[in-house]
Parts: sequence; C-alpha cells; structure tokens
Amino acid sequence: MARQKSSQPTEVELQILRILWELGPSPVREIHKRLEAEKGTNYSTTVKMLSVMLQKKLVMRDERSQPYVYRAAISREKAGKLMIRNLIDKVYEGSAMSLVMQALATSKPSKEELEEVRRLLDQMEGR
Amino acid sequence: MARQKSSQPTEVELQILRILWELGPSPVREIHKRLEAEKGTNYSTTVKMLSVMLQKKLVMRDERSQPYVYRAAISREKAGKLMIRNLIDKVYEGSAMSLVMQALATSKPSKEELEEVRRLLDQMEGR
DNA sequence: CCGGCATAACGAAAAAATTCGCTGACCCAG
DNA sequence: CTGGGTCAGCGAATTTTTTCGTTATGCCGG
Repeated sequence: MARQKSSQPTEVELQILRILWELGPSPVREIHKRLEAEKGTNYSTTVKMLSVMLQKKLVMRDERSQPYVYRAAISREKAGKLMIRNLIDKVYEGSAMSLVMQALATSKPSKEELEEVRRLLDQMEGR
Repeated sequence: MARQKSSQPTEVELQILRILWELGPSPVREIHKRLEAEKGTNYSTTVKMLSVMLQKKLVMRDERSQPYVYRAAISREKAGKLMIRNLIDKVYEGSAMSLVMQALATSKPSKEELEEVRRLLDQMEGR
C-alpha cells in the first residue's frame, strides 16, 4: 500500500539537475564533486542516482565518451514550467496571478527588475 | 542510510492542507469525503495522515468538539511563500524575477489581471 | 605480468511517505 | 443489556527515495 509516483523530480534529482544545468554535460566525477560539497554523500550514491534518473529519462548520457558524459534531459525552463504549474494547482487553486503577486511581494526586486517585468507586461498587452 | 527530511509538506499533506484551506476547520469525516473523491483512499488513511500532520504541526485540532475538528496550522499564503522560495532556490538559482517572468509567460493573464500586477509594481516602486 | 586506481553496475538496507487492518471506546435504538 | 454505527489510535505492510558496500572491468606504470 503506497503512493503513486509523482511526475515531479524528487529532491536529490532536482539537486543533480541543477548541477547539470550549471555545468553543462559532465562526467560523473564532476557531478559528484559538486554533490559531495553540498551534502557529503558517497560517490556510489551519485552513480546510482544518475542511473535511476537515466531510467526516468531525467538525464541522458553519451556512452561514446569514456567516462560517460551525462546531460540533463529537461531544460531548466521546462522543469520550471512544470513546477510552477504544479505549485499553482496545488496551492493557488489554479490562479497563476496569485502566485505572481506573491512572488513579487516576497522577493525584493530592484528597480531594474521591476522595469523588466513591466516591459514584459507591455509586450503581453501588445503595446 | 537515507535522506534528511525536507521542510516542505509532502504531496498528500499538501492535498489535505488544500482541502482545509477550502473548507475551513472540519471533522475528519468531511476531510475524508474530499480526499476519497480525489484519490479513493481509505478512511483510516485519512485519520493517519492527520495524526502525522498533527505531529509535524501542519494542522491543529480542537479536542473540545466531538468529533475533533481539524484546521490548517499554516495559511495558504505562508505555505505558498515557502514553496515559492523553495522553487526559486531549487530551479531559478535564487532569481525570483526569472520565476515571475516564467509564470507570467506560462499563464494567459487577462487584461484585468495584467493591470492588477501593474498596480502592484507601481506600489512597490512607490509611485 | 601485477597491483592499484578509476569507472560502473548491482543489490541490499535505511528512511520517509503512504496505505490500511484491527482494536477499543462510545453512544444510541431496539 | 446488546448489536451496530461512528470515531480514534496503533502498528505493520508497501512503495518510493536515498544511501552505500561490494564486485567487475579495463587501463596504466613499473
């Protein structure tokens, strides 16, 4: 008796994806170096996580190169989009605007950033 | 050997919180009715989840009333804020603006909604 | 050729999340 | 009283997630 899998990447999976987004395609050794620094886990663990993620198709790898080179199978944009949608559904009952307002209120945007958002708004309104 | 707990509510916990946010303080029976409709789980499961959440202080309950009445211990706003912060850290490398832009671009806001955001921007810039 | 290091693949184990069966307590109609 | 219903609490079973020990393979320098 247990749950069904969530379609979302888990905690550690996300951590690894983030590393891949930053570094770009990398061998395990590189990925592990980062992961170890962040949470002190074993090399085996990193290898295993990657193999799990490979199955879930969260990452791809090039087996031509020795050692294998891994890369994220989803872009940061796509992952973000998925998680935003999830957050909107789960907490904001479908209202994207509620989330936007909250995010704006929560962070302390600079004048430049505010201007940037404003420009996007203008663009969306077709000005 | 395993992970440390995340500070975030889990999937089902969130599902229950959402129900409580909607219904307001309710007895188990009511909460279960909703949960069962959404995922077909057993009454025992609902009771158990609530007791777990009680321990984690995600919900509170009034034992005066029979049957007990449960209510969310965190507001929707607070939960949202936590999860947004999490999402920003995990995916957007700390850039709240990236998330805002993405959320705006992803959803299809109406003119009214855009205006609302604009008003918030004005307010933040102190105009 | 040999020992040691880097790289991978398993599989087992621990922890967390989720599920439910069973038991006990209480209350009310017959 | 007695049978049946509602309400709670527990502990155990199950699945997923995360972790690592062990083993196998190939390569390099001496």
